[in-house]
Amino acid sequence: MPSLEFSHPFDLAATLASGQIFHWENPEPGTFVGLIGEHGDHPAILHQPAPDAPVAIHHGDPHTIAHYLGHHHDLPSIQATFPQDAHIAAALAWSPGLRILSQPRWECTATFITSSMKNIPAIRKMSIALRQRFGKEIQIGSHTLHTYPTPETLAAVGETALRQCGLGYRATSLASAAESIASGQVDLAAPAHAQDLETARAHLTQLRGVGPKVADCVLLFAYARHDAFPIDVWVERIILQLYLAKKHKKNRTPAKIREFADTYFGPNRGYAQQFLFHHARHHLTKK
DNA sequence: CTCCAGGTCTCAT
DNA sequence: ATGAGACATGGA
Repeated sequence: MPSLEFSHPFDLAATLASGQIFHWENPEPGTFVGLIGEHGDHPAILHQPAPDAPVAIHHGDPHTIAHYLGHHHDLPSIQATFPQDAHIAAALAWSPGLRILSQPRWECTATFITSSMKNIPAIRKMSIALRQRFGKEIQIGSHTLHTYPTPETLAAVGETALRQCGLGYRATSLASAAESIASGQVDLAAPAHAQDLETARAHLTQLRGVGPKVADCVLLFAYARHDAFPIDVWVERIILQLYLAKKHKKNRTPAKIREFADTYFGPNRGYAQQFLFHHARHHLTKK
């Protein structure tokens, strides 16, 4: 059976549970079943008995899997660009092998459009419902998987059908975004060609339901833009409680938080953000 | 039952 | 530029 050796820390379970991806199944300890590849239609069954152990490939193409898992990321070099402070140190110690995935563009865009004002279990539930109702069924061993529905499919089924998957007001946004992609009005290849982050963001925020936060998530998780720094309620808490705690009110505004994030955390700040986010969700109090 | 969730959009200063 | 409300649904 083929396996993937990582020369730097890698923790499959932590990576898949860190709020960047929502569809993977975990039928037994250490085993994960999901769909990957450019269009999210390539099944993979992976087994990692413990963090940093080799990843056994029970099913799937090793090259596609390696790319998806960020196998080529030089984690020590990436982490060396982070600021050295106690909060970063704690986050790195909590899950040293956390990696940023390379997700399918549309799947990532769509799931984060549905993510607003929902907790992670709810995002997963909506995502699974959409897949089961409108995705293509894929049988792999004893597992039945469903691809994330294409823009064409979601545009065709319409908003009402999407509401029945529990999307609420997000159905309007998802239906509109799907239509924009399906019609060719917005091209998800464009952000990949953009030089600067601002241009890449501008391509994505043309879509309904994609604001600055979702755009940064998509750039980070689907376009390997590790300089994109999503600021959600958790990251805002982290920065306000841990970094700007003593600052005057005037320096704790959204604009100041953004400015701090973009200058303090370095060129791989998106990566740093994911370590902080994952750690905070398990340790930080809501204040 | 109440509170809140990996926000965005609109419309008001 | 900055701030207040509305928005639908379900998990905790």
